[in-house]
Amino acid sequence: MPRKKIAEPDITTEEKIKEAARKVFMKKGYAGTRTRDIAEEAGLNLALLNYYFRSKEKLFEIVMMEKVQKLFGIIAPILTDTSTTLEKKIELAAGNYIAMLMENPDLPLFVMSEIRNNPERFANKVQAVKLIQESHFVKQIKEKRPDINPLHFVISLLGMILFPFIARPVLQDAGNLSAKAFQNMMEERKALIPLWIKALMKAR
Amino acid sequence: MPRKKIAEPDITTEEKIKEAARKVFMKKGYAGTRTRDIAEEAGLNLALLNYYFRSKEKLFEIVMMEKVQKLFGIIAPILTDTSTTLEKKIELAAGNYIAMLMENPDLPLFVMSEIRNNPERFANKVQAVKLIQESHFVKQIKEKRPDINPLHFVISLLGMILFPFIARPVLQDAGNLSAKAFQNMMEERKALIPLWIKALMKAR
DNA sequence: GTCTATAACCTGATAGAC
DNA sequence: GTCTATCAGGTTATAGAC
Repeated sequence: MPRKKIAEPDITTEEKIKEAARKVFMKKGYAGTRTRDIAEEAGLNLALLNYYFRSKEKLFEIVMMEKVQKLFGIIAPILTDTSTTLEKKIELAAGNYIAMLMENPDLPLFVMSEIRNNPERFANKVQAVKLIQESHFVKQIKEKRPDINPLHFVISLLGMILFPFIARPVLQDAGNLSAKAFQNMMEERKALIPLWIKALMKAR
Repeated sequence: MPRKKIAEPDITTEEKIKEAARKVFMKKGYAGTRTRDIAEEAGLNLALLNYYFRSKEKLFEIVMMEKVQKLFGIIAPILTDTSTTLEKKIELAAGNYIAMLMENPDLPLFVMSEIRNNPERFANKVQAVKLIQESHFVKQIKEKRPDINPLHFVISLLGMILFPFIARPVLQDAGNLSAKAFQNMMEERKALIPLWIKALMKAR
């Protein structure tokens, strides 16, 4: 009975290309990426990109959809869950989101930049505002603070979580903050952000 | 005695090109911009770009330095001023920064993206962390909260101010938040952010 | 200083051998 | 499926007329 060799990496050519594309697109953006860079990163020939994915554009769309899903997919279920308290949602958002972003620190800036560079492509596709407005999270905020537009709280929460990652190239590469110091700071923020968001929800 | 005609716009060709470059680079980023786009935007011939600026790269560097200066130049003097209180600094930062960014909403994402796409170019040039660490603002925070890394407060303040502008393409173009609603929100935040930052500085 | 024409190079995509 | 070789078109930069 034939079966795969044990210890075989078993990575298909298609997956090799996708993995290389993720890396290069994330680093240089769509416009700054040359298909040759992706082929080289994958250790394969340029012609194979078109064999498997038809065009640079198609390959990018696959990677981009993955990344958008990853960025919003982790926060959406937390905000829409009707069985958790407001406090629990804030703790989960900070904890889970920061943990994921420490593994994918370039994700937020990549997604924001690419949407900025080509908003037509995403018009009416990423319905972030609608998802937020209709979430259980916003309903709970309205009960607690009917005097303030709930978007302020959501944006402040997301800003406290995401902004350090967006500013990381400035802080770390162009500035002089060490990778270790950045990591420590983000670990601390997992506990700090819930404390702070709760504090500002009480502020008058 | 010869003098310039009154009502003459008096915009030099060099300035026309720079103005067009600002617009196109901001919209499409360095890699996504073609020098032809800039020439067309300026209503001039392509050859003039190289006559005045030698290369796309050189022209971009001039625009980029302007933008970096604009983004950090407004906040640096507020944070380093030794004659203002901590509270006053927070109010000035929120008020002045948001007012400037409402006139230049794409500025933060542009600068962050370009530094991300080419960090080598800015290595050890944008000393944001050092400037922050040695500022009077950080000194004042340390007195008030010696138990917390002051960077947490600075990043939270900057995040509350900058993040809405960075997320604007998602909220407005890809999402469904109207331009007017965004503007109103940012006006409200001028007062809300100082209130909130003060609240979280007291949180234990 | 400003233009047209073109050089020199780069990039995405494909043809065709293996 | 994978490779080499190459095409077709686009892009930056420059030469040279005016």
